[in-house]
Amino acid sequence: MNEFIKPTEAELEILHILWGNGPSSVRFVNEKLCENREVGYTTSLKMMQVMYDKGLLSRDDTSRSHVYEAVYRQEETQQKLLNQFVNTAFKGSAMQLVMQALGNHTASDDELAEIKAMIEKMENK
Amino acid sequence: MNEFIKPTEAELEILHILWGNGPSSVRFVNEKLCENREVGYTTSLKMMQVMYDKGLLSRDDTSRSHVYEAVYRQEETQQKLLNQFVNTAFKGSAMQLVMQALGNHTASDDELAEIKAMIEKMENK
DNA sequence: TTGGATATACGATAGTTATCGTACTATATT
DNA sequence: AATATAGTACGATAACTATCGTATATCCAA
Repeated sequence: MNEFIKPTEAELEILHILWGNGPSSVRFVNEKLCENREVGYTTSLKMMQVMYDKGLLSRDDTSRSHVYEAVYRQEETQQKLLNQFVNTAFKGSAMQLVMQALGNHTASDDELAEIKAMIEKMENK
Repeated sequence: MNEFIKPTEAELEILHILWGNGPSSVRFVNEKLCENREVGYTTSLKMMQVMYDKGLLSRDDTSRSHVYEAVYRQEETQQKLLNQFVNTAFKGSAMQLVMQALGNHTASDDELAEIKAMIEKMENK
């Protein structure tokens, strides 16, 4: 198991942008970030450089404007974050988390059906 | 909505001890913490004092050994943490989180039944 | 070919967390 | 009363995060 470097909240924001849009320049990421809150260009740059140093991002620096990309897939990262969150906030009880999440968030019929199907598949095992 | 002060991971460990055991002295909490990893007494003390300052803990200081207690209930705190986690790690998609949690953690038959019942109740609304 | 726009590099900083050492204080025992 | 014991208070620190200013490099257009 290779060392999992937990991205900070601000880093996750950047990861989501890269997962959703594919490899991107700092300028692009910064503009996306600014849709929510004001972020200086060099702040975004520095953060992405730090993420690069941490191994969270890779980059193509052949052209003047470097193009960054997430190293780890979204599902993989979320899975690791989820495991850690379950352990710290819910003391390892994933099902307790599931129930709280179900109870306090709305779900579409499609989503409910999907979850139901998943449970039935689990019951047969 | 009153300001939610997010406990750090180490603070959550202390909260779990207090939730599980009721109001406790620093000495007791420190011993519980030490079951997992080595923690200096003054480290535990300082952390609990900081948590007191943040409003996460209350305390009874009538006797020499102060007795600390969690201010917010476990479910309440977990709910807020979950909301924040869903927003940052899963971009607000609670159901995506539910499915990942279901898919990657084991569940007992009882738990599955409970979740199923919950879903059916949601379908009827 | 020179200036302006735009890019990266990097140092500095303020805030936060986890940790500990040391000082101080209250109780209990002799 | 004197002293050992066990507690709290608090300052200092190292690591890390988010942020920005400034220096420097590169491209392009007039």
